[in-house]
Amino acid sequence: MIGRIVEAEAYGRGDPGSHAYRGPTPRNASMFGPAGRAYVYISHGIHHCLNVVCDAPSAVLLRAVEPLEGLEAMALRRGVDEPRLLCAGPGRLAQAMGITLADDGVPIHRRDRLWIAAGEPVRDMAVTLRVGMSDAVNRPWRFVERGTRFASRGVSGPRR
DNA sequence: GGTAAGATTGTCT
DNA sequence: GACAATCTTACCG
Repeated sequence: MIGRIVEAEAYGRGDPGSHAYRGPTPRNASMFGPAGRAYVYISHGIHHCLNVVCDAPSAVLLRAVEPLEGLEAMALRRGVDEPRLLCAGPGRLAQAMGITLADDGVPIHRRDRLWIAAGEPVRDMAVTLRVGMSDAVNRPWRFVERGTRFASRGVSGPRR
């Protein structure tokens, strides 16, 4: 399964919105590990979310991907046909790609499991407020490719 | 030891 | 637009 990242969100050090804000726990341990690894957590006990660990303790949440290859496998896991709905959102993305807690802490350069590579730079990026948290901690750290049809709609839709 | 809230999604109104 | 599903962590007693 291959996809192009079209939406991401940043969580930094001293960030009240970050899971790492209140210190290490068994669940967020990966965020305090070496950079370039995956941090996978379960949201609301149902959905998996995939992050890439940067300079600890910080990470980037992958919110949406434009599916390129393996559409059938994704549709099978998701139980949805609409290509647009396959990876448009953190939980959806993880489900489509088959990401589980087993992938927590896995380096993102392992082509046999997780592989995130630099591709063509996305020139037209929109920067917006983050999604899914109280307004008090919102920061303009969400990045969406302008014009993509594959981003999550967010709370009030991506800005232009 | 008990309760409230959360980096979400799908379904119903 | 509102709410349930479901489980882990945070916080209070």
